[in-house]
Amino acid sequence: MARNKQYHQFLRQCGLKVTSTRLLVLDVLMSTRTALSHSDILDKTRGSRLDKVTLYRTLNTFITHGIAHKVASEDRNWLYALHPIDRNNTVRDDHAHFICDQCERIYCLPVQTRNSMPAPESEEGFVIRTHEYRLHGICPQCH
Amino acid sequence: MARNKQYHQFLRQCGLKVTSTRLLVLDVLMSTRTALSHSDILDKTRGSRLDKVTLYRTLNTFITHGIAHKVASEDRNWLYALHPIDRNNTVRDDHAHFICDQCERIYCLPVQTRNSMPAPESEEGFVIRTHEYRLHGICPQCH
DNA sequence: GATTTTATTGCAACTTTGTTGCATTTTAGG
DNA sequence: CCTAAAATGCAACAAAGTTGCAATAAAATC
Repeated sequence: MARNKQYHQFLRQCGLKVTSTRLLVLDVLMSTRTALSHSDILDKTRGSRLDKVTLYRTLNTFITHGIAHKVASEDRNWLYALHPIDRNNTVRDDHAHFICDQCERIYCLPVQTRNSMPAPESEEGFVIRTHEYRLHGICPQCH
Repeated sequence: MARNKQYHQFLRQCGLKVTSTRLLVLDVLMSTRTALSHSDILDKTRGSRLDKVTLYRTLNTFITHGIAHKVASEDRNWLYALHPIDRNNTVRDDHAHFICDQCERIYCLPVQTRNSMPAPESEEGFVIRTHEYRLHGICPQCH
């Protein structure tokens, strides 16, 4: 199936209208392994005259509809990425983030959903529901 | 030893000059279990006419000197906390963050430094050095 | 205690990131 | 094709954080 038709289907499946902005942003986010900032995305779509407000709204719509997430960068901004999607077009949100200490790019990496979650030391009263991992090191690009 | 003298010694030990701003900020951060935003700290030190730029600089100085760290909140700001310090006045930076999904406060919790780190699934080329955990759930205050 | 050097501070002004309001345009259902 | 609702684009705004520079404070030395 052509990529565009796939995106159309995916958006409808998520309860979202198909618009050219959304197709564009999906394409950009799909095209890279790293999380991107708002200005990264604007740069990559320069020719399309994408409005910055529309981009913020689109990203926030993807987040509230559970198809994307945002990670804080070391700077004053957020980085955005789509949730990984498995073969059945099912969105998976159980993954880790890898921050390269050299180039500062952030990757989404699948993580074994084993019972490997650390437990807080003798900390009463905290009810843990979910957990996130952030890994630091050197990425393949900088290795 | 009086708390103030302890803070003096601690700052000198970290290679920092003792100033009233630093003593004040240390005291505020020491006095709570949760990470605080810049404006939280300004609120708590209202009587002391602490300048906002000075506060930003002090927090950043603590971070670069390895005695504090910042965590992104869900809002557009950073939350700041001192690194936990053990009995020997040694700074420990291996801890988890617990985000309460109800009140949105962020706690620093000690975490067992076991070999519980998840490994990325078949992801070649990533050199992992450190890891961070963020736990989500309900804190004792909201339980 | 005085002097000197360097770091810190306080203020105004600025920059960057993200949001709001509203009129216009687009999407999708009928 | 029509209509309703959502999405968009623009100007204006808000909030968080930074920069530049003169004044002040800390600490070392004498």
